[in-house]
Amino acid sequence: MTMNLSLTDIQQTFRDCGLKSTPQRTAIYQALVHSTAHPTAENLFTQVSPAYPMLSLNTVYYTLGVLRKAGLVQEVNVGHDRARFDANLSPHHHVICLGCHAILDVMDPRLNRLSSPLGIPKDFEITSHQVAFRGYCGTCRRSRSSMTTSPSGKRPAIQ
Amino acid sequence: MTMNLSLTDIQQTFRDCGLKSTPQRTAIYQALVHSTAHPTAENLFTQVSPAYPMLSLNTVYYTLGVLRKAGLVQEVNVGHDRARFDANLSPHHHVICLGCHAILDVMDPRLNRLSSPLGIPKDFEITSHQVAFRGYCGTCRRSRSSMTTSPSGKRPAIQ
DNA sequence: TTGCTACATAGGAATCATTCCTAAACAGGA
DNA sequence: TCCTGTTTAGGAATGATTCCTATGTAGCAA
Ligand SMILES: [Mn+2]
Ligand SMILES: [Mn+2]
Ligand SMILES: [Zn+2]
Ligand SMILES: [Zn+2]
Repeated sequence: MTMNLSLTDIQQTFRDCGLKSTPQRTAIYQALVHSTAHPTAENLFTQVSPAYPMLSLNTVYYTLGVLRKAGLVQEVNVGHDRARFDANLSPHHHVICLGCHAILDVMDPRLNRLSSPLGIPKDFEITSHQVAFRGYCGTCRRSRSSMTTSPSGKRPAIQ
Repeated sequence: MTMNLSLTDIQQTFRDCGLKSTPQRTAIYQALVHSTAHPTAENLFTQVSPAYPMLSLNTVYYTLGVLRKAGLVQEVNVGHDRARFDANLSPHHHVICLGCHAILDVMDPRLNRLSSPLGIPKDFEITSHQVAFRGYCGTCRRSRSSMTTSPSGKRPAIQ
């Protein structure tokens, strides 16, 4: 989330990347830029839909693909379930709640400079790294401590 | 991969965990223990099938679920595509090839003691962390450097 | 050793996120 | 304004994983 990015800023960004500026694309990217929740495609669809009732989930996927190829969006590779998206491009890390699958940003510059890993093949070229901290958020921690015989765990909504 | 674990060792492990010891379960776990490739369910199915022609992929999934609940196996949460499994329970990290999706272990103890992250809610309880290094393995690096107009990228097989 | 029972297996169907396909709409440049 | 390649919407297809269920069997107790 690069602070409040106005509609015209976004359109300029698209122009800079050689991307056509359509209302749907703009709305989807704007929703993502203004979120820190690392929403899923469907989250974005749900959020943008009211303003564009004809919007297709398909378009959300297509748009995210385009934005990813343009380098404006990254997939947060955490869990193998549904994809989570992030418009925060600065190098950063994540804390993941094992209960509700919330993902929080960790902007800790100390983590950006880890020693390169020992014991991997010499010809392996590392281009980036990311630290994933896992645990339980306050909400999930409280629900677990009560019901010891947890039915299946509460899930505070994403986004 | 905890060094060569014999069949009887595995059966003992199952007994210790209160798990029934069936031929399929034993074969699946043994295949996983002896692999460092972080195979998928289907990889394990393919590997174990010849010895158990009646084996169902379903059973592989069920078995991995049981082993996971017993704490004998972890899912390597890297990418949101298909699940990768790991019987290496000691704290360690991974290098992931963006070309062929190979996953290598990084047993670097320096990475096991990272400073706890700044700027997250006080009531968030971190239970573990893992570093994911990304890049390109030698094979993939060579294939990319040649075909600049890469058709879609070669994929050296997993496992 | 035998029988019981809860757990395991196999196979098929169901689910669900994501991708593919295609016709119609449209942004942006000529 | 017109053209063309991109984008969109909707529907179908894909593919990993889960669900359902009948049958099989490991482990325990008699
Ligand atoms: Mn982030
Ligand atoms: Mn590993
Ligand atoms: Zn939580
Ligand atoms: Zn590779």
